[in-house]
This record gives sequence, structure tokens and C-alpha cells, in this order.
Amino acid sequence: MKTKSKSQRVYDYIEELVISGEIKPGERLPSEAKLGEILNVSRVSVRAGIEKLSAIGLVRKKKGGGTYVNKPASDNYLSVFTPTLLHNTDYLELLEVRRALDSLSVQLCAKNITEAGLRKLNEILREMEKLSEEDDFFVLDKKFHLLISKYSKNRFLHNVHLIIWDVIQKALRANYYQVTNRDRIGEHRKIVEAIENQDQDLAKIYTVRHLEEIIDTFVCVYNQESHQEAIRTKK
Amino acid sequence: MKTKSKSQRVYDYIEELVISGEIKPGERLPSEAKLGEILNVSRVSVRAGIEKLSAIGLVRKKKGGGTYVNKPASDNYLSVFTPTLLHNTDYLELLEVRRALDSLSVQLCAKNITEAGLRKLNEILREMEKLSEEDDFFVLDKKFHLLISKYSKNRFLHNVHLIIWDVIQKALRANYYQVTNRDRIGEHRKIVEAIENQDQDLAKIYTVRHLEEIIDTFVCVYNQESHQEAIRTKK
DNA sequence: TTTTATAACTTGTATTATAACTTATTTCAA
DNA sequence: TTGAAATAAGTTATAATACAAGTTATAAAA
Repeated sequence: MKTKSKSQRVYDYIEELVISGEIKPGERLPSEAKLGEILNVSRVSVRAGIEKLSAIGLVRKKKGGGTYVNKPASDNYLSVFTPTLLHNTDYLELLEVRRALDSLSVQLCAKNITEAGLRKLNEILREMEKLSEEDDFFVLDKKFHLLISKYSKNRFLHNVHLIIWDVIQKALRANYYQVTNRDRIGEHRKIVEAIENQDQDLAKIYTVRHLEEIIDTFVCVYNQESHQEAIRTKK
Repeated sequence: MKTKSKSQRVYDYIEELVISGEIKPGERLPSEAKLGEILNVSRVSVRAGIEKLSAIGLVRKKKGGGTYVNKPASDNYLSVFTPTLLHNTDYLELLEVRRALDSLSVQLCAKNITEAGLRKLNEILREMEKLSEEDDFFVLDKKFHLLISKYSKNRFLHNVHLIIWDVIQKALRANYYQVTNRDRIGEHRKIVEAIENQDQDLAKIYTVRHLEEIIDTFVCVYNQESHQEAIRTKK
């Protein structure tokens, strides 16, 4: 029989308090000192347990103010997954998943989009046209696709998209792949037009095509690189 | 300008080491004392940062032995997280995402499945037929679909599926919804047959149908419940 | 060479102290 | 009585030190 560590006991105790509803989102946990008293452990162990809970986003700590149970659906919920997913992720695999999920979200978006949402999409398109720097394009690209997934009105789907774009962003930073975005703006515009007409099928078609263009570009660049790598190794 | 906490600096530093590949899965981190020296912080702060990383499963601590970077896709590395997702997730939204992702994974699976994989799938089918308890069915159901996603050979997709099934499992435990699985076995068998014939399209069709059956059942049960709820409220 | 004992190292927990920040209370002036 | 400012009390963040408990590397012995 393996004995639980003290910090784990703290973790379990608080998790139970939250899941059982004894402490509701927005409410404050007992102070670290009090928890230590209750569970008969030192403040060090209490802090270790709480640290974990805050890492997974169940609670939020406020220096000097206490520790609070998080309201669900705070934006940073899923971002904790990123590092784990990242160092295992082949970018092509991720794009394959995106093709499936973007198809779904654009369909739902075409059904549920509002006037305000459409204005925002068109605004992003205009900003894209004004750009020259490749880096800034990424920011708009991310904003564009996350906006679509947001208007899918499926929060779980949106959350998964948040993970994905977080991974993409970090992959970019880590230079795991190179992007050449050429003329993606036209593809984006077609998608928006289809959404405007609430044509779910067409929106899906354009989105799949968009993703496949991205995949092709990536595969192309990737092959070039490994080719050059092979040449370098020969020398 | 908000200054980062020291524990966050530790967190970021180690995350960077892992993402950049400087420390690879399975390798050991510098000791807490050494990290504190490097970053010029106390061991308390180092431990706080590492605690978070271990909560999200990026690293694994071994008392007396050191802290190691986790190999990705270790079975337990997502489970810590789920309670947060849970009370925010509408089950229907999740099923909608599953429909999209299961379609993809079954297609890839039909392409990439091995003899051994097929044997395992058929074995699960046989076990399902022998069952009576509803609870045990869930375990097999989960195993079945995760096996398919595993043989998609897309690790990112598989990871997302791991998250999803973890959420489903906890939702079950928390009685957020009721399941009535009736005759899902036949649907499973058709999917396996399509995979055996490496017929990607057919496998996809059966999977979509399977998911839509599940959705229908859920909607049906859900409506009944809210109906009864309405009656209770009236009294 | 293999086994065993030892030493060095590493994480887990406890204690104490102080800094930095937040919240509740009290005090004082208008 | 009200409102603002000052104060006190409470809370998390960090540090330093100590020791327990487990692991790993090294040295000694068979």
C-alpha cells in the first residue's frame, strides 16, 4: 500500500470541497494556515497542494488576498496543456486535427454568427490587407480563426481551439517550423463570404481547402529543409 | 508593468528547457538547489514552480531521486486536470466535437491499423457481449474508442481524445448525465468490420452514425429529465 | 567480478521569520 | 451622520535552516 503524500492529501481535500460544491466558484478557500491546522500538516505542504490546483486552473491565488475557486470558462483553463502537447506534436498531425475541427466550427459559425461578429471578421480582413510583416500576420490569423470558433457557440470546441492555437504559437516561437503565408488573405475572404451567406456547406469547403493549402505549403517547406539537411550531412 | 513571480520564472525557465529540447523526455532536471542557484531564488520558489509543472504532467518527481521530464502520453498526465473542465462542459457540445474527431481518427485508423490492433478490437467486442453491468460497459467503450484513436497514428489527435474521455468519465461519476447504452455493440461491430476491410469511408459513415445515435439518446433522456424537473417544480 | 556497505545527493516536510499585498476596522474631520 | 484617511489584522510570497526519507554513485570487501 502506497501512502499518499501530504501535499496530495491537501490537493484531494480541496478538490473534494470544490467538486462537492461546498465551496463554490468565486468563493474563498480557508487560509493556508487554517488548512494546515485542519489537515494537521505544515504550511509548506498546504502550499504545495494548492500550487498544483492553481496550475490546473481550479483555484486562483491572490497575493495578500487569499485563494479563490475559479469560475469555469476562464480563458487560461486549457493553456496548461500546451507544454505537454507541444513537445510531442508533429505539426502535420496538428494540422490534420485542425482540418477536422475548423470544418465543424465554421459550419456552426455560419449558422450562429451575428452582425457584430461579421463586422469583426471583416475588420480583421482589412487589417490583414494592410500588413507587410509576417509576424503580425500570425496574430491576425489566430484572431480570425478563434473568432470563428467562438461564434460556433460550442464552448468545448472553442476551448480545444484555444489549446491548438496556443500550441501553434509556441511552436512558432520555438522555430519548430517555418511559415510562408503567401496569399492566405484571399482564402480567408472566401470563408467570410460563405459565412455571410450562411452557407454552411460552402464555408466548410473553403475551410478544408484553406487547411489543405496550409498543409501543402508546410510539407513543401519541410521537404526542402530535410533535403538541405541531407546535403549538409553529406559534406 | 506587472512583474512575474519568482515561481513563475522557474516555471517558464524549465518549460523553455523542455520545449527547446535542451532536456528531453526521460532526462533529469537539475536539482532544486542548483535551479535556485541558477535563477537566484530560494528553494521554496523553485519547488513552487516545479509543483505546477508536475501538476500539468510535464515533469515527474521522485522523492530522493530527482525530477524527470515526462514522456508524453503517459496515461495519467491528463487526469489531474479534468475537474476544471467538467462543470463548464455541456455534454452535447462535447459529443459534437467527438463526432468530428472520431470521424477523423477512424479514417486514419482504417488506414494504419495492424493485425495486433484488429485482434485487440475484436477482443473488446467479445468482452462487451459477455457483459451485463452498465458500468463495466463504459470501461470497454472508452477502451474501444481510444484504441481506434491510438491506431490513427496521430499522437496529437490521440491526446485530445484522452482529454475528452477523461472528461466523460468524470462527468459520469458526477452523475451529470445518465447513459442508456442499449445496443451499441452492433454499431461497434460494424465499425470494426469496416476497419478490417480498410474501408475508410464506410468506417467514417458508421462512426458518424454511432455518434448520432448517442446524441439522440442523450437528447431524449435529457428532455425527459427536464420535463420531470418541470413537473417537480410545479408541485 | 559480484556483493555489500557507505557516502553523497535529492526530494518531502517542518519551523521560523519577514516582505508585500489585501481587507476590515477604527479614527478623525467636515 | 458621513466620508476619507490611517491603522490593524489577515493572507500569500519568499527566504533560510534543519532534518527525514528515499535514491544513486562510490568504495570496500568477499
